Amino acid sequence: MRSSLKTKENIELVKEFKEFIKKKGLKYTSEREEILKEILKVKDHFDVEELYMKLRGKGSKISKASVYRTISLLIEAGYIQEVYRQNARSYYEVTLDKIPHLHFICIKCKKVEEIIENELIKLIQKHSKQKNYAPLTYHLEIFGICSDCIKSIS
Amino acid sequence: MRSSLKTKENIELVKEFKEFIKKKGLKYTSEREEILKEILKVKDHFDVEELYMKLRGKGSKISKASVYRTISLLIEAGYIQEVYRQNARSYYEVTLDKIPHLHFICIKCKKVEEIIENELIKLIQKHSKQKNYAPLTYHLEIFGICSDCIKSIS
DNA sequence: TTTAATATTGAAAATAAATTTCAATTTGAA
DNA sequence: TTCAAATTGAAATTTATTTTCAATATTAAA
Ligand SMILES: [Mn+2]
Ligand SMILES: [Mn+2]
Ligand SMILES: [Zn+2]
Ligand SMILES: [Zn+2]
Repeated sequence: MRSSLKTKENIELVKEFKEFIKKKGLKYTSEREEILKEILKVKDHFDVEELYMKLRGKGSKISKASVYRTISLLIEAGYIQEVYRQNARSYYEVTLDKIPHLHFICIKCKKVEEIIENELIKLIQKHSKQKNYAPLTYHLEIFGICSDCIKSIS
Repeated sequence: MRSSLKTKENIELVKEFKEFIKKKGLKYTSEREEILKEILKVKDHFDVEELYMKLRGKGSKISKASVYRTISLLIEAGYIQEVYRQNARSYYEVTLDKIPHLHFICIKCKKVEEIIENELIKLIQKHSKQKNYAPLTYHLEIFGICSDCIKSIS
């Protein structure tokens, strides 16, 4: 898992991605760079369609196939993670320096809230160590009804 | 979340499912009963294909569409849950009286291990309460490399 | 038990996200 | 510059799941 990249400038992250690509014997293309830069602008969760439409809105000619292909590379490089699914669609999030992905998902309004809970994270890590797992990442999804939706029900 | 149904006989669970169906104004069919009975035999995780093939192996003529339809009802009734996905396919598990679904998933061999960790479960519940969530269920997935795969790498 | 309204079924078609194919283009080491 | 190899966009394909629909089964009422 990547860590402490919060303060890194995007320009440096782009350079690192180029190195990652080169190290794999692949070719560094303008499409790959453009997609990474666009992803680094996204604050929260995104899906392929959203990202693709943002690129198109800027006049980019990048294909959806390339978006899918670059997302795979960015996951491998540790820049993003698939964090949940909704309506048969994958959602991603930039994971640079962020603590792992704990989400509360409302089954009524489909809202997804981040959970920040260090105690939970420590316990997960402790458990993994005990069981001899080498954890790379982990997801916790709590499904339920959010406080807004509880109000509108009662 | 259902609880303490561990000791219930299958025959009683089947009766409860019939009541659930009736209460919804639906019709109780032999297909629905047959699918529930087959699911109650499964010890671990299963997917639709697996379940469908088991039924076919017994000479059943139930269609895959009905398997999908009944699974939706059983989720709604609280008998099963979708516990994870692999290769774009949903996996389910009987959830009667079981503690929530915490899984370690090996990214090399794709093995899925159950995690039994009461401390974790308590902490998740405590957090939900604090945040005013009404949790219905939750999933924790730790992705990493299992102890077997670590050996074969080094 | 018969009736009739309505839900359910199996089979086939549809859906849609993700992946693959392939010819044209781009990249980058020599 | 050269050129083998990787990448691209567009279209085709894949595949789990959902939907459609005519035939059939269920169930409550007559
Ligand atoms: Mn998140
Ligand atoms: Mn499980
Ligand atoms: Zn809500
Ligand atoms: Zn493994």
